[in-house]
Amino acid sequence: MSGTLRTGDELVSLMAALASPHRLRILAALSQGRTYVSELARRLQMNRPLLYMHLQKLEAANLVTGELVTAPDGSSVKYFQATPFTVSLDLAAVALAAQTLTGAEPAREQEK
Amino acid sequence: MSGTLRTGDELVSLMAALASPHRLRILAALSQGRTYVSELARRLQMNRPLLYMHLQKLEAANLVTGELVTAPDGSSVKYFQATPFTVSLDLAAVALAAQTLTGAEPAREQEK
DNA sequence: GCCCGGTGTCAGAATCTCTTTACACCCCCG
DNA sequence: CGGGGGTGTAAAGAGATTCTGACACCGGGC
Repeated sequence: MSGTLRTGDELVSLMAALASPHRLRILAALSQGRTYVSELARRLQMNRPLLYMHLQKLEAANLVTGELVTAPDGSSVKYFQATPFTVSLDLAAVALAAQTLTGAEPAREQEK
Repeated sequence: MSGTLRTGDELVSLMAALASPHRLRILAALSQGRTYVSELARRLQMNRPLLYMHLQKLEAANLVTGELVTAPDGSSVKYFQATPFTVSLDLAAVALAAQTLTGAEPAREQEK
């Protein structure tokens, strides 16, 4: 994931994904190396269902990737790791991205 | 506002402010020049109370600034303009910002 | 006086996000 | 067989945001 321009909707999703203390802390923990869910839950002191929810959002925003590793003995462990990324935003980029927002018409120019 | 590192909480606020289609569209509109509230409401086709709410959030995040201009005849008009800004984020920056989050202890290191 | 265009706020509904509790299933070990 | 450690999800509650409608006030022009 690079700092490339994304569509407005993706920008909103990405911002929403980063707009959470829990998710920031999750990213921080994963930036130190991959970990599996239960371990992470212990480190961050939150129960797994909650962690799952946040991990899903992070994964949806392509900020982390999950990999379910099934050991030869059949036991399975799900590892997560952070995806390196770079975001560069300024007013112009935001204005540009806003044009690609779905759901409503572009709100006409200054016609007057 | 520069791309300087901010505290974790500020980061969350900023991300939250940008995580909204409406607010993105407001910023886009204001990037073309200052406008007053009612005009903006017409352009973006949303009612004023709603617009007010979003403007307040944007102002709280220092993305826009409002100025109530009272004409000599007594009529008042509130102009808003976008604040130029730059955000540069990557995984390391996020991890670093997460350490300055208030509200819970840093979630101890990998002590094992 | 009445209408029109402003600013500003409040109460309530609708909606979404976050959070917890509880459950289902799997595997190995004592 | 009864834990202990995993992965998942469903359901329901709590909380926060978002959105709408109605109101109050001000000034100008017909």
